[in-house]
Amino acid sequence: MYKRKILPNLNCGLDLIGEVLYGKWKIRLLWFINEGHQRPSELQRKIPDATRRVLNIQLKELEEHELISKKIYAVVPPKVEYSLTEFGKTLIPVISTLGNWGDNNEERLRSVIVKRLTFED
Amino acid sequence: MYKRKILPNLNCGLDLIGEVLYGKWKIRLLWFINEGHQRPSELQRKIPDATRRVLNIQLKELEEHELISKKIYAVVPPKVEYSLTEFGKTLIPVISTLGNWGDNNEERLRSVIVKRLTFED
DNA sequence: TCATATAGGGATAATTTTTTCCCCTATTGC
DNA sequence: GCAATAGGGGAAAAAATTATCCCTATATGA
Repeated sequence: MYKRKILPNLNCGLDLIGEVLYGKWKIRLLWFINEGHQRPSELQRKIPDATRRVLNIQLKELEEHELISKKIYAVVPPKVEYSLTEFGKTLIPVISTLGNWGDNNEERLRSVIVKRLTFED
Repeated sequence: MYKRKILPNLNCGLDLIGEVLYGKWKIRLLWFINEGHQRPSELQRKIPDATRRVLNIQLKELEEHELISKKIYAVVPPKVEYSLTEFGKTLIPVISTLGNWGDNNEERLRSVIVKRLTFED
C-alpha cells in the first residue's frame, strides 16, 4: 500500500471531512450503496468509468473509515455486500447538499468548466 | 499550464461541483475570502501550509470558474483583492454543511483517520 | 472442455496535483 | 545603489492518485 510522505492537516472540520471523502469515486460509491446497490459488481456497473481495482481500493478505505461495512458470504461464486454504517448514513444529507447545488447550477457550471478545459494549454 | 489527458465526467451535479471544488486548498480559500480575508498575502498567512504558488494557481481556477472575482489596484506596491461573486456566495452554505459535519464528528473522524495513517504501509 | 460470473490482489505505468526553486515587476525610503 | 514591499510566473522535481495488465479460485451452464 502507498505510504504518505506528507501528513495531512486535521485542524478543522473541513480537513476531517476532506480526509474521508477525497478520492475520485468515494462520494459516488456512498451514494449508490445508499441507493441499494450493495454488491461490488453492481457498483462497477453503476460506475463504468472506474476500474475494478480503484473501486476496491476506495471501498476498503471507506470501510476503514467506518463509513461502510462489508459482509462476506461464504458461497461460491463469492458474494459480498456493502452497506452504510450508522455513521455513514449521516453523510447522506451532506452529499445531497453537494449534489443539489451542482444540479441547481448545472448549466452555468457546465459552461465555466468546459471553457476552462478548452483553453487550458 | 497543465493540460488534462483524460477528460472529466460531467454527468451529474456531484461531478460538476467536484470539478470546481477539487483542489487541496480551494474550499479553504473560499471560506477565508468569505470571512473577509481578501488579499493574497492575508490568505497566505491564514493558510501557511500552502505555498504561494499553489494558492495563486487555485485562486486563478476559482476565478475562471466564476466563484471569485479579482480586483487589481493600479498602485505600487501592487494591491489585489479577491471577493466572492454572487455565484460563489451560494456555495457558502454548502461549505458550512461540510464543515459542520466534520466538526460534529471530530473525535470519531480523528480516530479513524489516524488509525489508517498509522497502519498503511 | 471451455467460457462466464463473482470477488480479489500484486506490480508497474501513467496521469494529475502539489511543492520547490529561482526569477521578474515597479516604487518608496534609506 | 540597495533593500523592502506586494504581486506574479516558469520549469522541474516530488508526491499522490488512478489506470493497466495479469493473476488467483470455484461452480454453473453450453
